[in-house]
Amino acid sequence: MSDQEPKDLYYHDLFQYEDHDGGMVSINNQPNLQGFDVNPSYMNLTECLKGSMDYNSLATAFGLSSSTSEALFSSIEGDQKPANHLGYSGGGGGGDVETPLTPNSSMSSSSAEAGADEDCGKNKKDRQPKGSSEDGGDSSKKVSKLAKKKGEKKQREPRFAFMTKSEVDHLEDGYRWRKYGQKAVKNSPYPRSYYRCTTQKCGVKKRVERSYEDPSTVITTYEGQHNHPLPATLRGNAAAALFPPSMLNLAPATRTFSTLAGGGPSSAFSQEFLFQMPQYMISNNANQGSSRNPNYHLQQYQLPHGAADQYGLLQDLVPSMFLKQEP
DNA sequence: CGACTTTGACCGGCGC
DNA sequence: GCGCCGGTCAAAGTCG
Repeated sequence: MSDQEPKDLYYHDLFQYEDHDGGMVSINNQPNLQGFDVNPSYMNLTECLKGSMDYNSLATAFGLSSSTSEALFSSIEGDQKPANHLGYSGGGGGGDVETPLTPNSSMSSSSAEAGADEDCGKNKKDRQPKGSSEDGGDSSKKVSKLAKKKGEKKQREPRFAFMTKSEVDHLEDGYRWRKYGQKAVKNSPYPRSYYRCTTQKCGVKKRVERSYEDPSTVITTYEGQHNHPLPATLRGNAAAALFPPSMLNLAPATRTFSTLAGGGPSSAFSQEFLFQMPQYMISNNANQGSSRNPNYHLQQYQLPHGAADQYGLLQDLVPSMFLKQEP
């Protein structure tokens, strides 16, 4: 393995965004973005993750000047298709998507778009089943949904996706999920699985699929925001759950997150930004599983005070920041 | 027996 | 209008 020593990773080392072809591009390669002032302030990032932010503020947190970030975001803005929000563009296009800065253990995330309230239009609405007769109480639900969809153009929940090198498809993240569907992915031999948070009233969904280009990479896309804490039974493991063991076992080289935030319903990506989690976030959690990987230099990373708490619930935090979208 | 997975059918959006 | 495709439903099956 070509693991370089885990270096001091600053956000600017790993900023990436999806170009219009769906390929990941490192900001470092962007002439106009080079040299922007980076402020590796964990607090700023944390604050951002906590939800009170917009893209500019996020960018600010990363040390990007607002003008710079605007340039970045707008440059990303494009007419991509929702289906390609991960940059895999199902059919190649994207090329080296992610192209991790480090070959192993890369985890990049991208979240995207806006679209339909909770089923991109696929309102199960009155999906009166063939043998139906089950309207009864259900119908009310359906009706309300119909009514809901009627006027407005359903909005898609914010998404947050990331790629993970893992052999397991369904990565443990601390929450309990129920699989409700699986579909073959076009241009990919690997199916995509659909999960829903089992907690009542929590409409968070997640999709899991394997990259056809790099079968060792699992793409997990979260949609929505948990409105509840981690399940009690898993709580103790919350921190570790933040990143699945499989993920944690990877060499702590590069873990890049990218998020694509939704803007308009049909304009897949209106905005997006990518960032990298501070190395310590992952490495700290990984201690237990690190034994498997000799390259794990976890101990080098010290968690800033309170960082564990702050990041313990990444999933709670990250999605929230996308809720603060332009009105 | 409840919780979860599997799987084929169905639905709506979208491009042609 | 038609067909493709992503996403969801729900019955049946599996598991603990």
